[in-house]
Amino acid sequence: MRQKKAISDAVIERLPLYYRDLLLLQDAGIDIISSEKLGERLGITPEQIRKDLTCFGAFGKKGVGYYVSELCQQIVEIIGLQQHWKVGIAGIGHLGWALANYKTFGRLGFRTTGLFDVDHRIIGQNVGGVVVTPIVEMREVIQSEGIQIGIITTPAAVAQQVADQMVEAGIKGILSFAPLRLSVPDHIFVFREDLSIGLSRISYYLTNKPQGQET
Amino acid sequence: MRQKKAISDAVIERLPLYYRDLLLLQDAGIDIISSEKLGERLGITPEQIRKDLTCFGAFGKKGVGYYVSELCQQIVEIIGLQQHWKVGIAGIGHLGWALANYKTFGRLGFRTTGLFDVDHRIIGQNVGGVVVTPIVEMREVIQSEGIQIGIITTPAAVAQQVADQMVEAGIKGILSFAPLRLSVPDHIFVFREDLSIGLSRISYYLTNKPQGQET
DNA sequence: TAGATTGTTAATCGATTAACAATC
DNA sequence: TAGATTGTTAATCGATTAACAATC
Repeated sequence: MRQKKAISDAVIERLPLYYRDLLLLQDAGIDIISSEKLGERLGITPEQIRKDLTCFGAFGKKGVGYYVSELCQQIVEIIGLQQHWKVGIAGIGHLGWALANYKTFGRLGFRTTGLFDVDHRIIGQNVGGVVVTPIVEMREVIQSEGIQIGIITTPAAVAQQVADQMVEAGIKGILSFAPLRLSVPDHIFVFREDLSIGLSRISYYLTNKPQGQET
Repeated sequence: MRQKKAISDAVIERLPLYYRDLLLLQDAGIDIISSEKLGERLGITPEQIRKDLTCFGAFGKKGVGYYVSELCQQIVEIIGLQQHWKVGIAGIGHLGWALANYKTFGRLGFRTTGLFDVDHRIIGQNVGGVVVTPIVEMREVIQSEGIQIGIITTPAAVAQQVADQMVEAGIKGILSFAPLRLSVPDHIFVFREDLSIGLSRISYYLTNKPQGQET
């Protein structure tokens, strides 16, 4: 799976879509799928799918299609999901709570093993099988649990501080829902998930385009 | 503000980022900002910012920069936020609850005026100032309130059904958090917000790149 | 074999970056 | 005026689409 050129972000974002749909196909007992059919299901052109996959190797059979379970396994390895990343969530408001119970995370192999908050009404509660820990003990839990990925759902005002603490505790990647740019050392991956962009896009298209459709 | 060519989605996604930062600048009492400085704050190149803005007009002053409040107002009109869209949320689990209380939505001018669920333990509760209505009354509320945008945070299994009902009630745009492709008539805008893609990307980069950084 | 579908190469399209003239 | 910064045009870069030979 050694690729020469850097893979574009657009490709990386489509891989989980392929993977999730392949899981559904597997559940439905379908063994083989063509790029044509898969594309129909996902609203992606078959050419795009084939191009994406060949970034990593040749997983299909000409004249046949792709073996679902085999392709699944390949994508798991490409994304790196076989190792069941451990995840910690800081800020157990409703959003953090929702994420702690988000089934799709589990299905992708992510294990939430640390929940952190400052609110004493929340600390000690069992959320999706994990007890909420005071955020002052976050470092300790991250290290003892071996948590590698942190999710930040705290208020924006404290997000940077929480990120600093995560980095100090040895977290390697951060997914932040705080609407601001976090500064972290170069070797840490930070992705921001911005819940308000979707609504803004809808506003734009409703305002400016006579009509249209997108997925 | 009539533009000749279709504006790319990439531009549309950056506009809300500009807007939010301009609001912060305004709060801080800063009157003028250059593309250089704004770019620094957002991690976007100044050329990119200027290029994006000139899709819609010439809002800056050469040799000076952009007047913050003026540019704010222009972007509001470009995105179409001046009209204070009314939003309804179907599925008041923790995610729906979180969105109903999400401050940034309000700051962007979105007004949540309808909350819908099937669970009798949730129906009747006051969430962020709005009382949760039985989803069977959704159509009625959407029409009486004049709700134009729907957010779907229900389980995936019922998302399509909810979308159908929203469309039937006259909703124009839908933001869906359900991890599946919704089918709707051509004149309805649907955007999917996929919470698990961020984690998958982090997994990919942690697995495949020696080190790196992204915002 | 004949039909189907991949993987790959080439062509197109679009977005970002660079450069600079215009002008405040 | 001199310095700064925009808006615009040109150059580059990258991603998607199209076409088709390879082959199951």
